Amino acid sequence: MSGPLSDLREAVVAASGAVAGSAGGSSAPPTLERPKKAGFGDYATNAAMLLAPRAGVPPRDVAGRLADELEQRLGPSLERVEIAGPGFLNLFLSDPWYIDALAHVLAAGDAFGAGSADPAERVSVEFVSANPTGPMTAAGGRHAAYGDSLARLLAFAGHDVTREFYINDIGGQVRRLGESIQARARGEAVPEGGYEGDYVLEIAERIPGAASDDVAVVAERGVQLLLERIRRSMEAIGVEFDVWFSEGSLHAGEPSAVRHAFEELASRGQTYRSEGALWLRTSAHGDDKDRVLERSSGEHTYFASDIAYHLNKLERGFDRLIDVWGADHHGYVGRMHAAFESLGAPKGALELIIMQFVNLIERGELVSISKRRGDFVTLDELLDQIGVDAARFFMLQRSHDTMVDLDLDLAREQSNENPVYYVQYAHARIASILKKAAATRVSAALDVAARFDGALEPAERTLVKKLLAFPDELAEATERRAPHRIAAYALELAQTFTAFYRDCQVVGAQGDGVEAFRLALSVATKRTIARALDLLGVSAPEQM
RNA sequence: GCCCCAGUAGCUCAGUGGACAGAGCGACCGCCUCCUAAGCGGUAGGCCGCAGGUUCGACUCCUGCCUGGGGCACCA
Repeated sequence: MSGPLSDLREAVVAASGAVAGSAGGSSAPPTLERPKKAGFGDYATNAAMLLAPRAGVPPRDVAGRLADELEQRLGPSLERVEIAGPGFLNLFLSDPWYIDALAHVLAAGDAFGAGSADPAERVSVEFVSANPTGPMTAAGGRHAAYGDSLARLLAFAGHDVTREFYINDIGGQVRRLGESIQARARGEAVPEGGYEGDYVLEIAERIPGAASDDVAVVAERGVQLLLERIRRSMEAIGVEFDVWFSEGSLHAGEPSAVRHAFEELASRGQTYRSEGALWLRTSAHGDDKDRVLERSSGEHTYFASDIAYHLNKLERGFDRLIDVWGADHHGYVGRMHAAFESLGAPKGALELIIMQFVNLIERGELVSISKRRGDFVTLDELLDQIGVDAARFFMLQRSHDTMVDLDLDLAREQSNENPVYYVQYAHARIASILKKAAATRVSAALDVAARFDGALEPAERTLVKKLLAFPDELAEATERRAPHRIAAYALELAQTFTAFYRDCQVVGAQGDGVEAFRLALSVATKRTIARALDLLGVSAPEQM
């Protein structure tokens, strides 16, 4: 990838190489970062400090030689370079460099920041996968927002992404759901360990014969109805799954997918029988102990289904499987990785991402969430109260491995102060500026901005730098599966634009080419904000 | 007992080896003849849980401990 920043980085690396020369040996690549303090240059590098120990020379001496090299290599792009502190090189770039950098951003168009995937892979992202024994909870919304945003990031990077929802539509919990529905239909108390939420009664009323039919049939109908509801909730939060995968389907057909998986594992010598059950040697792959696949009763465990499911995904040709799981599944990670290896799959191709909990807060108190007791806030309620954009941004602001507290009253109260509106407002404000300038002037500006030869304001340089940071920010957010970094970036970009808006009149700006340059800068910012919001699944309104 | 996550400003959280640790909210003071005040400027507010270690340099890496949350099934 080429661009103003990678050119800079290359120059630093090349200069390092030249100075290192006979000293030989390579160390960690030098950093190129945007210093926090304005006085420390536009970009700073620690190259001299990395080189110093090898050369056996004080860092500041090395820095001096590096500075000379950089001045030669960068020519007029470099205004000046300073040696500071323990041996940092602070680079001050010239206005032509900034003008050229903006032209680069504009030329990249909608693809600005895209395509960091190397290599591009076929990736399956499985997330939410909520049990169809109740409505989507607000906590499920966090999984939805996270998984979907991660999928968007991966796709934008160039991967071929499939979003999957795994439906646990068989097993004890489904039977309990059926029993609970039937009990409600008969006007009886829900059995011990059953589902007590009001939705069970609603479901019961929608199933003709719920009171008398076979409980398995009632359960199946119940799952169907709840699944429809879950689909609608997913649509409401803007998540579209490519595949809804039924656990039950893994047990159908001859041989079933589960049987096929068992055979695959057996042929690899990974299973054995003991105490009447079929076991998998997960302890041979780092798990604490071996695990049961087929119970002594002849029934398959959930684990057996899951192995068959992952084998199925491998056989569909995915290079990488990403599962987003709740924190309560953490104990399951070791055995899943072990099973994956037992199938002969490459170790690193399975990523299990653990999402920390969403705590429900009521009147300042932590409420224990229980789907069984019907004690939860639904995703639909949350969306009704604060809307999709605020909900998604709220959920995506935090890293997936920190807990989130959700106080619905507070969320409603504070939704007006949700930072998402600040970002959207910046976008709408730019739209308003561009509208005022009229389309013809804007498109003309895009043509001539690269030839601007005036002096730039500090706010303009800061904004260009912020835009240039987007590709790296994106690549890091994608690689680290951390969409919350994009939320933070979007907010910072909006702030940076707002500072520019305050300091620099755009429409009607005085000076030759100044208005055109600022219009072009506004266009680039608007696109980048829209892109960042899109990757979060948040809308970018033209007006507010 | 073992495993995972967290502990940073009053609150909610960013910050995976660099210079003086940041944002939002909350508090206080000020700002609309001017491209959107859902905005802007300023002020106050920090033993980065504790103790060691590694490093030229540690909120960041390592070890131990403390606190909170979660997990350790022939449940799903």
